[in-house]
Amino acid sequence: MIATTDRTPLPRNFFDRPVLEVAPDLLGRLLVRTTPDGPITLRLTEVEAYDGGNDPGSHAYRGPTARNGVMFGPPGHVYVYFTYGMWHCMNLVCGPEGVASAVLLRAGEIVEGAEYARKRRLSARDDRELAKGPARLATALDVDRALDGTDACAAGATPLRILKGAAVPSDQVRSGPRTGVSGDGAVHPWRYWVADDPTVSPYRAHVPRRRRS
DNA sequence: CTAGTGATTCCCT
DNA sequence: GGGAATCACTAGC
Repeated sequence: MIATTDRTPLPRNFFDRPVLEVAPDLLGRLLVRTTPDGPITLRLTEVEAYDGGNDPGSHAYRGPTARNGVMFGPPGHVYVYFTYGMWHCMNLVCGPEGVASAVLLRAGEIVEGAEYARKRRLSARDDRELAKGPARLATALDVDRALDGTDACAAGATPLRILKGAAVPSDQVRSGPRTGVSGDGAVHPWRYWVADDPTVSPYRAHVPRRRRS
């Protein structure tokens, strides 16, 4: 029995709430990316909450910079960052303007346009791996810093939009420690995912890397 | 399945 | 200078 999927946009006030409310509520929502090939639609299955200035794991912890400025702006916009010299990851900004909370989109199921996503994800052995991990998700959807600051709640022609889809019932939502976050930021169970979903990324505890000689 | 490691560049200290 | 909200690949069990 599949719940009815609602293709209307999520309103901006959906994001103007505490990030720990928004993050689990994003599971099952639809992200639509318009590409030159055609639309790619992703059903969110795994996210992580970052609680702005209170959260040592957050990029916003030490205040606004050239990179993280969008996090301090209005809710419903996309924050994209570049990391590890190679990858992009995307977030949705939450809370009122001035509060730098965001939800990292970690994984999802591509429900439309998989043929377009495969062209950028040649190493994926099956479609479940197309967006299984935050950098894979961004790669599959052709998201990079050019989309930083995009309004995902805007009307009209936009490169990226979020739709209501079908929220995942709370008894199907799991939570645990965030991936890749070290130190005091690692204690919170602020990673949320859909129970038993094959597109959820494997958990990896943070491992400090040795310095290359 | 798990664990280890190189890739590659931007950003902030 | 050195770490980074990661991935792909390899070896070994």
